[in-house]
Amino acid sequence: MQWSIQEIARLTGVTSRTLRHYDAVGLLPAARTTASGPRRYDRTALVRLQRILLLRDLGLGLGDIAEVLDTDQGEAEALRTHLVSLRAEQDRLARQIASVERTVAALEKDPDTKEDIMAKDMFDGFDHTQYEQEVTERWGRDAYQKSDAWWRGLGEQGQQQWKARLETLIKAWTDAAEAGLDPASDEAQAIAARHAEWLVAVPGTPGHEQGRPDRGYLLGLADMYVADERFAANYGGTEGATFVRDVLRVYADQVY
Amino acid sequence: MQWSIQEIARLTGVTSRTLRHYDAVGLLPAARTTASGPRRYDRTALVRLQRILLLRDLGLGLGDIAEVLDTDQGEAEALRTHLVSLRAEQDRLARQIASVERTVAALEKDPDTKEDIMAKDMFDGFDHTQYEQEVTERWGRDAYQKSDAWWRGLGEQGQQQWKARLETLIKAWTDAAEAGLDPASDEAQAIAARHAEWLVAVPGTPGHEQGRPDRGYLLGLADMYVADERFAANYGGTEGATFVRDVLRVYADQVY
DNA sequence: GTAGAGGTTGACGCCGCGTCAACTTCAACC
DNA sequence: GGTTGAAGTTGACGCGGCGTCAACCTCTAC
Repeated sequence: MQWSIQEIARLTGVTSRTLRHYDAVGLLPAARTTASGPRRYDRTALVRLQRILLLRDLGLGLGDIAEVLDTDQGEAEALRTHLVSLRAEQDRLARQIASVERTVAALEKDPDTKEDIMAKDMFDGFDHTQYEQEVTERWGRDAYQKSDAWWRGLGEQGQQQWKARLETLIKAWTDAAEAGLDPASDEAQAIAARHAEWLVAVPGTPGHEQGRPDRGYLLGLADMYVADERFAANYGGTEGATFVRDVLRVYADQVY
Repeated sequence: MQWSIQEIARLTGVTSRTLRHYDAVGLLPAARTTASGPRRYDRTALVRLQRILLLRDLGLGLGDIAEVLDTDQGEAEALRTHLVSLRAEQDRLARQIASVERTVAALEKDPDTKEDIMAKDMFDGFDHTQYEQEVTERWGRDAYQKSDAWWRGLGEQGQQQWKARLETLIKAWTDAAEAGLDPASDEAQAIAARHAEWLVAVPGTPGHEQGRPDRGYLLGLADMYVADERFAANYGGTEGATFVRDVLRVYADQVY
């Protein structure tokens, strides 16, 4: 008993193109009568195809399916391995959805609150300020999660205090810049130290566990203060931000 | 203030390749000094890049990002639309995971129970037996869900009864085949009618709502009884299954 | 002069096919 | 004999978002 490619297609619900593809990649070779004639499928092929489709519907890739079918490895084992990546993907999706929801909610509130400055400075910094590629791998996406959870946990009062601390810092920076302090001076370096402390207090900050900010993170953030005008605006424009950056660079050279 | 491609890469954590890609597709054009010289980026570009990366991390495609940035449409609106597809994907994943778990559990039990015959006949049939492409779209993946829920809802006793009904049917088929009945005879057609009833009683079966199986589904299943030896084994091998198929074909011609 | 760092364009690869395109073969009908 | 149509074939592009060579140019430092 043999069937043409169309008959197999109708029997199983896949397209003939798919069957040719499976033939081309060797997943389901067709038994041809001649070298380049029409493909013919027998019962063995049909059974194999049904196992293929079952595993495909479960989300396995064609390569994995071939491995399961050709080596005599346990099907259940492969599926359990597959489950792990499915669950990982599920977690990733859940986090992403939560993130999108937060963003939508934030967009619908007034976008010019003090809180927003903070968010720009801290949270966006986590996401996109990265000085070295190697560093990229160390502080993953969960940094945002941690810091966000911490922030909510602070409560109204704690958040107010935090904002006040930020404003004090900013005032110190702008005053120092206007006074024309030497970036290497003790006064300027003191502000840098306070700034580093302020940053590292947040869980999720690269270096939080070590008690001082990651060097690459700090330098990248310093550059970003100058480069991004939204950050720069917080520190008295480009000039002020440049001063902050220079001080932080000296600080980093001395401390690390 | 301008930056080279590497500087931007370090500042934002993306690779230079990515920046060239964004330039190539027009998402983030670089301001070049000459036609084919090194790319230079200014503050405007940096800010745009950061918005791009934010939206990218939220899962938007580059095309959607370009649309959001270039047309003056609301960002929140785009994100809400995006949320819909994210949630759909989440549901799909959840179903798939449940399906894999069921399969793993089934594989770890004894694979040669009566229940398995049923599963092969009914559930796999829903998944992969399709006679016409148009039919494919009508009975989606939820058929399995429905029938599975129904099966569990039957309880021990109900499942026993169901299996008994199946065995009675199978015996009728094999007896008729051995007796050499004419497929068009009343006796054979009566078995076909009982078979159709038996099938359609399951919620999720194509045609369940109409009270009789979908014609394409029935014909496809009949073909599968012959084509797939695991099915054929239930009906007394290829010969028996061929008889069943022929009877069902006549039945389909007469009833529909 | 040469090495090295950083830039350029161009092209392939991944995954699972959908979707033309261009062609052949075979049976059926006039 | 010619025509038409159904069903088959191979070959190639496209999608999404880049990673990863490859081959080449340019500038600076020793």
